[in-house]
Amino acid sequence: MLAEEFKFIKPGEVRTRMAPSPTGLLHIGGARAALFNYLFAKKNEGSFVLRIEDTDLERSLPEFEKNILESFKWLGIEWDEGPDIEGKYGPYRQSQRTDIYKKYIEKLIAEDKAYYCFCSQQELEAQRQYQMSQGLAPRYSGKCANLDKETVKKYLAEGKATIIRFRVPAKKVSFDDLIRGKLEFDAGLMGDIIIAKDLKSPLYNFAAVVDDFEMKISHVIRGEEHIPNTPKQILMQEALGFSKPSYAHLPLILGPDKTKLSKRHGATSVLEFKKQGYLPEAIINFMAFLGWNPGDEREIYSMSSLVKEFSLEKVQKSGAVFNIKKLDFLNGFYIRQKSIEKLTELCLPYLIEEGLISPFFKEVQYPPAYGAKEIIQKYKISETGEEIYLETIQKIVSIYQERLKKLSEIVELTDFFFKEKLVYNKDLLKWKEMSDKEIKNSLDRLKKLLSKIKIENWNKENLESVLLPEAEKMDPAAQKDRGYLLWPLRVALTGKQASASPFEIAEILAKEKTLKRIKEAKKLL
RNA sequence: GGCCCUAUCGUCUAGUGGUUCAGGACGUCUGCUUCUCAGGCAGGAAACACCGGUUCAAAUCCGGUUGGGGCCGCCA
Repeated sequence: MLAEEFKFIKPGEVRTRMAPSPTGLLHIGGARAALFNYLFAKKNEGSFVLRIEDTDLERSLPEFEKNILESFKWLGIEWDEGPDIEGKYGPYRQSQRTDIYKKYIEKLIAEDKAYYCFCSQQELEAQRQYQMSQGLAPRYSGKCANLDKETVKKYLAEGKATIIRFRVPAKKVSFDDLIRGKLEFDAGLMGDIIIAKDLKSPLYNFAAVVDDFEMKISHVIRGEEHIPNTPKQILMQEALGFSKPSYAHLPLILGPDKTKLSKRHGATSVLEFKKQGYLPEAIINFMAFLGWNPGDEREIYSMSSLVKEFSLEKVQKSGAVFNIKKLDFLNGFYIRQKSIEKLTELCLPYLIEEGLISPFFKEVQYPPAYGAKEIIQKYKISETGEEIYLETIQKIVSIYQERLKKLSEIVELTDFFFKEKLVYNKDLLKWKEMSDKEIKNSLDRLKKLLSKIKIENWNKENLESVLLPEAEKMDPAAQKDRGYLLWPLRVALTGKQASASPFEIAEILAKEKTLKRIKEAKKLL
């Protein structure tokens, strides 16, 4: 049956939309809904529209819209029509479309399909409480449903507070959800719903119906939390004589406690993920697999391969728990795929932000070649004032590439390269049961061996060929355990119990600093 | 409480009546590589919620139970 639905989709006809409300930062749930809309539109060679639902003037803020747009751009979810890209269907902010809504509200009132309601909010709230306590479905009593025209006119003239309600017919409403199949509702249980505060202030359910029609949206793909809204919207479409879009309700993204993911779970905004060092590729890949999969065992997908393979038929019906561990894995995977140049470029801001290094602006070539992205070649190490070249930073990043799960981790992993003095406990230098004397002996041995290596031969390979055979001899138990020499070396150079290879580190640190750190280590004993 | 959605390893999932004592991924555990960590490689543990029914045959179809979730705003 689902396949039937797709037969009628001709390329170019599909139009999906994302309709965020700028009342908060864009979170993962909204981003996933946008992604699925985008994927479905692109898969079918259609258009993806971005509409800003700012009918709630009180809560809508320009900075939130900015955050939402920025988030989509960063993720690579591009819209064909939207707030800053004009299309055929008028402004894309609901606050700029009030004339359109007004026309339809007046039409509904003229046809007596909507009416003015003068009940106070307190009155309504009391009613709701009472109905809930009686185990009834809370719904409007219909008190103002049949007010005679004269009374309405009089109240309106008096300026009595009012809102506009849609007359919900008592009938069964059903629709075919592209993911869930046939869904049926009894509208008789709903009560007349409020569609606008006044002629110029429509509410969500109504504005969305009008816009989806006016903007020729063919498929409404949204979260499962909208299922109860759908029959209401269908009833309004019928009253307005609109054609109906197809609907697909996506499974919810859940927190670890299996309830809808929200701020309560510390749900981070999309841009917060960026700040923490997640890659957009990882987030996209991860979000796509929250409720969707290609049906086989492939799990690594780029945006373009998702576009090729996406289908609503493969979308899951039940909610999916947001598993950060899997995101971390994917992020590490994509970090390992990066070229070292690109990865360094991505890590640099974290090092700078932390104050470890700062760019040498005067060294920058200016103006940069046309079209070339300006990359600063020279940096200054904050603590020592030394110069460090991009090339060296790339080496540092390269030896930590496979250890990085998030870009931000570059700081804690490599800070020792940029520190004047390392702070660590002397016990850290101890391999197995080594005594202070033995550690000192190892350090002396290192000093002697390394001093003999000429600066021009100071590279990883040479260091290994000199140190490795010696390291095996240092094991008092003659088990060729290299740790007796190499562990104190690594700790002396890094001050950490986990790091990259000491040979690679020594190469980057260069002879002078390497020997200096060994000397510093000896002072601790 | 009412209406609605939903149910395979801890998590994301494959599976559309038989070739499945259920496959993959993350996580976890073991081993190898090794000075540590990471990575890589090899391997292990780990699931069809329950009860009925249909059928020669059910994770797969039907009914019920139970569990989980969503919605019940002059928010979206």
